[in-house]
Amino acid sequence: MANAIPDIVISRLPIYLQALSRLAKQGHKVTTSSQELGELLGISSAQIRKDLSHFGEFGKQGTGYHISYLHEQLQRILKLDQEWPVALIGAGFLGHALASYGGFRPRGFHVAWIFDSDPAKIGTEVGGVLVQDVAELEATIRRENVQIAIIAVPASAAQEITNRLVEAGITAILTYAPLTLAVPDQVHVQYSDPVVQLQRMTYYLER
Amino acid sequence: MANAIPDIVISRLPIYLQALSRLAKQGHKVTTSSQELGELLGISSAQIRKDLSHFGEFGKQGTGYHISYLHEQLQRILKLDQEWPVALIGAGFLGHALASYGGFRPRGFHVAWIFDSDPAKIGTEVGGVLVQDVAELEATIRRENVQIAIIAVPASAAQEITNRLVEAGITAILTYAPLTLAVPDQVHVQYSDPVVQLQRMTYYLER
DNA sequence: TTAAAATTGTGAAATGTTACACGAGCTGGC
DNA sequence: GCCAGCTCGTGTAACATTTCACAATTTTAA
Repeated sequence: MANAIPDIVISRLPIYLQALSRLAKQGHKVTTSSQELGELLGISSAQIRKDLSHFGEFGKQGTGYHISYLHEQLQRILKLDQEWPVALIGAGFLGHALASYGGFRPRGFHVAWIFDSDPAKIGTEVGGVLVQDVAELEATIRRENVQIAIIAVPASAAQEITNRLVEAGITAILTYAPLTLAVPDQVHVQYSDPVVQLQRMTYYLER
Repeated sequence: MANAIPDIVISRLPIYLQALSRLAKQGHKVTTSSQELGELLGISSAQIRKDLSHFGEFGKQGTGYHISYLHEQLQRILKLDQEWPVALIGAGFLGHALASYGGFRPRGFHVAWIFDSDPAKIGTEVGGVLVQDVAELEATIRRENVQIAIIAVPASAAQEITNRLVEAGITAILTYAPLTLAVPDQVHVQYSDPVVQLQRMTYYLER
């Protein structure tokens, strides 16, 4: 209990949440087991039990886990029992797709601000949100105390935008740009370059 | 030399490729070092050397690595010395963003086919590629011997599409749908659910 | 009421990954 | 030609993660 919880454990909790939502939506059952969750996710039951044990005892021997209770607890642990507003930088095709995505709100997030540098886009609405001039980036982030940003700008602009975001107080970044961002230690970054993801699989393919 | 190379090593090679491309584009220098690459990527130099040593000896003591040579070698190892055609399923906002993304071709991929089930979309062009009826999915994949697919359909359709893709011979899948896909062992899957990625960071934030 | 089956939480063992540290080779300056 | 400074590749140690396996508890069924 004393030690910090491994990052790799934290990174699996959202997946558990996903499986629990799915079971809850099906509505067949009230409880599930580490075994069933494991089969759904392709993870061993022991790993699921061990991961959860970092945070408390959520299950009952002989019965398993109460689906909605465990779901609530994981939401609480991940601080998803609130809705996080997200700043989106870039209103191109990808920014459009993200702004219009209906999957954020039911799972704890919503795109609250969109920024772009293109005068043709500034002032338009994308996914119901007004596109602002990127010049207002810092002022807005500071005023609204924004913590999370999504970067959907070209590679050439990504590091400069990152610097400005960090300087203004952002501490969590999801980036689609194809490069490694230089950030201070306290800033968390998740990378989502589709090409890198494809390149991680070709090694295993037959030509 | 006898053992299989760890997946985690393979998963880092695309990142090395990214850094090498960046150095090549800058054009200042002909060689780099594990130290420099590490600083660029936030990885220790020892790890980079050890990773590369799984595949051969690419460096020279005192000098480091020849940038373009190492780039070529990594491309060869990852089978990126050819261009892989990719099938994209789903022509919504996300499919549109992916089909229009210019970053695939220079890094070894291109979207060669797009499928959707919406009659209003079938027959239109997206990113220069004709949208086909998803009914033709299996026939096209078999005929063209497609190995890689990107899933950009709603969660509710993703598993069924996956089953059809796998049945038709796809062995690598990049999916944006928010669920874990059930696939046979020999099929590789990369997950890219933006919500999961955001949820992996909120644990560390202050409310 | 009792026995069998299910399932958790967890120490300990096994396995996997990263970091250290150093011999050896290459380069550049004098 | 020689030496100081770099830098690689790698064996080993340290650290991290996963798996095993079992006592304890609960449920189910007879």
